[in-house]
Amino acid sequence: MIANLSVQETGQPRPKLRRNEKHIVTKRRLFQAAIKVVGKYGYAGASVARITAEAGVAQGTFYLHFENRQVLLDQLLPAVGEDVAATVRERTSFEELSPEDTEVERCRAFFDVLKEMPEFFRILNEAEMFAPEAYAKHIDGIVTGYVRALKRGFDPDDPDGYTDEELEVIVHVLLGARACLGKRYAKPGDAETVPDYVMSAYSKLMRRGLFPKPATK
Amino acid sequence: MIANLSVQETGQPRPKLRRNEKHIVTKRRLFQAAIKVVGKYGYAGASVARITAEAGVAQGTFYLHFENRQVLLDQLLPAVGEDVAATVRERTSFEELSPEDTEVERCRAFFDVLKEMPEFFRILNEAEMFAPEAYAKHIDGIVTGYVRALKRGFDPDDPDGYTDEELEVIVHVLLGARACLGKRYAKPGDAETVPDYVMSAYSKLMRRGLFPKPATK
Amino acid sequence: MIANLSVQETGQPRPKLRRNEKHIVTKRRLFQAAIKVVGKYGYAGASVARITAEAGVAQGTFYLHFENRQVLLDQLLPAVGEDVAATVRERTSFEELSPEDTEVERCRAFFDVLKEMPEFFRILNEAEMFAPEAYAKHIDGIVTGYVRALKRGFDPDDPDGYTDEELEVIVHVLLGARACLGKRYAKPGDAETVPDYVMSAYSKLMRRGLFPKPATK
Amino acid sequence: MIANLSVQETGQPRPKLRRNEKHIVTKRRLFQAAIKVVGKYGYAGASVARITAEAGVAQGTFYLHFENRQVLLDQLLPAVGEDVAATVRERTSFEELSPEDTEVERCRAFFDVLKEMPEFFRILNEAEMFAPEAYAKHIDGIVTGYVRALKRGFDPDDPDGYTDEELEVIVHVLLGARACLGKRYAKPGDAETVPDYVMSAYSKLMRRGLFPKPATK
DNA sequence: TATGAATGAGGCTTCATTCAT
DNA sequence: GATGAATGAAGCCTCATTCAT
Repeated sequence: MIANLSVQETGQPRPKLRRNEKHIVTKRRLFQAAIKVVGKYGYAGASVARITAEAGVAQGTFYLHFENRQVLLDQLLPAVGEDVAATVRERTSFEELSPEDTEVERCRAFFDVLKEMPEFFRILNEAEMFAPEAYAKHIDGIVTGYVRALKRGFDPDDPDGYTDEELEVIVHVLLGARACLGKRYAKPGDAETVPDYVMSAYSKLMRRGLFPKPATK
Repeated sequence: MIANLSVQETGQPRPKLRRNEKHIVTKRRLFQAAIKVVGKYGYAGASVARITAEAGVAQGTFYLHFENRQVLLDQLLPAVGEDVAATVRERTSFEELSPEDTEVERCRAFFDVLKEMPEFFRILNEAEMFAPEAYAKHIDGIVTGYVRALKRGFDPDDPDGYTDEELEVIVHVLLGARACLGKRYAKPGDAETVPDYVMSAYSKLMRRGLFPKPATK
Repeated sequence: MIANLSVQETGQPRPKLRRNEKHIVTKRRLFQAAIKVVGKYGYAGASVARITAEAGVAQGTFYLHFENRQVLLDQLLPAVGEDVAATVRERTSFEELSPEDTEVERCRAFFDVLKEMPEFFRILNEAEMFAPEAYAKHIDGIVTGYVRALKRGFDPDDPDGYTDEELEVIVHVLLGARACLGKRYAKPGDAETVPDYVMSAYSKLMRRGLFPKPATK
Repeated sequence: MIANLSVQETGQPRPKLRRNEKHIVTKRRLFQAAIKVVGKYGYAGASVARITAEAGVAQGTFYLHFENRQVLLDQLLPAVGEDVAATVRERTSFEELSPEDTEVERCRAFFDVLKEMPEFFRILNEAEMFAPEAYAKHIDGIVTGYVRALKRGFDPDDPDGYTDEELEVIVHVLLGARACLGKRYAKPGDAETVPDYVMSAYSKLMRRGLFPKPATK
């Protein structure tokens, strides 16, 4: 881009770039508008009319950037999902924590992101239904990464440990739990942060299960 | 219903009660039709036209029984949800099991019901989005009952046990896990029963948490 | 229908019939409106909006009577075409004329109908393009009937006569000629009747071909 | 074009002529593209987007050469029609044939051209509807020339011959016949040449009319 | 009470045309 | 001149809801 700008001074190539940039800007605006609109009205309420109005362009413009409405909606989750995942990773990875604590922190970070970016909430939530393919792919990616991350915390030789298949199950449990807790305790309207007892309960469950054996003593 | 029809032939003074009954019957038929239609086409595809066609009544009739489409859709989850919950309870409660096993069985029973009544799957799944108020209420009810049920398995004096608030969190985790696992491993198209490793993973998690301390020394 | 009306007095069956009638009336109005609109704006200009406006109903009403726009357009030619054909037949058949005169009269009758029902003009003309299937079927029917009619005027043993295949060709020629002449000499804006020289030229061509052999002596 | 480009490198004073030439070349490309597109998709499918894409220029460029879409479409028939007419003339005129045979050959030549240049088929066919003014003018021109050509084969003193007005009618008949036969027997998908019986039927009609008088003997 | 025809707002998409670059 | 992004009117169709019968 810097290069481009310098070239402009030489003469002709400028317009093309300018135009191209503007085109990209418009596309981004449509995309951002879609995120906002889906966040507010849900996928079902995300009409092209609303999205273009929010973006401040004509309805027809939409179709210069996306083949049709669904194509845009399908791109929402990958983008937003990756954003969320990256942010969570970023806020978690560099810490020197035990695996349990890491998992708890991962969950807390997820809640924080949810509160910071309220429109992501609905996208994450509704994508499964309105962008099923994108959702399936997204989940696959998340699960794969998550399994890998979890494995790092396990003793591979533990005879009582989780098999690979079981680990996948566990990841689904964690994701389901996280989603459900998010809905309940990290709603856009709620307080700044999730209550402490949410994290403590989650932590306990991770550490010793639902029904700790006093006998383990 | 056959009785009804034969009575009508006796003349005009058809008793009011019969009318009322017929009215109720029609309402029930609309309701059942709605369940079937939502099960098949989802909430978004549950148009009044489809529901009335399935029920075998005129479109206008719909509005004699329900103020509008949403009102009916809002009633779907409470009914279906209670059905599912009751069935799960029924298949679990009478057993003489440890609390852990009970919880695992509860989860397995849920999966079984899902497979037996495929239309519930979609309703449970989509209700959150298309009938949010009903969903919230439904969840509240479930949580309350669930917390009570779980408490029975705990030692109330355990200093490391879960507080009431924490228990509620745990229930949300369990519900989320269950929902997520159901979507993944108990889809209508899948095999008869959920794979064993799903239940074993769930069981392990319930019994000793995610990261069992071999060091528990 | 007469029976229906008498039944009405007995009580309940009335509404149904009345409603049914009204429904049919609306459909007919849409149909007539379509004929008018296509006559005026052509198939390409026959939008659902124009048709329903002409019929005085809401746009949505259209779809209660026709699955979609094309379905109605496809029905136009069969109806109008049969109307035209029947009228031509009616005005021609009962006469005691020589085959040549019959053919000339058939053509003249066609022109008369065109002038009397100006909107048919465009439908006949444009159907080939906008309702190709209906057009093919229509033409097939016309050709078959026409060939049969022509054959009645021929000596089947004439060694110089037309074969069946050739007759079909001739019919296409006649139809093409008729259409082309209609366009030129029986346009809606023109005089009451087609000029005499049109018919005389047509007559001559039918009787002795384009280049009469003076040698025929 | 290659020459043009090399010249440009000499600097800014690129001769006006070159510009002009390029302009003309572009216009011609648009024109040819339009013929191709209309041949393939019909007038109705000949969007500016398709034409410019086929021509390899930007959409906006279109409007530097043609005031609007219709203006270009209106020019298609004159050009294509003249091409067809000239080819037919060329293949017919130099022959030493009787007038009857000439007419038959003219018709056959027309069919041949139709098969050789499939895109003309659609233009000729649809122009009447989508470019009515151009069509009327085109037909006028054709008729005038045709009448003149026919006259050469007639004995001007024959008291039973065709008057000038009648001749015009005859020409319309011939054109209509030709068009109709072309649509039926010379469709782009059909065999190489029109069946023999088509030409023989046409020939018979031209020579002795529809109902030859055995009495003429 | 039940019916089902009618309504009309609103959704998606296309495309001729304009205009800043 | 040339470009191509942007426009916005117009087209088709669906569907929740109303209302005369």
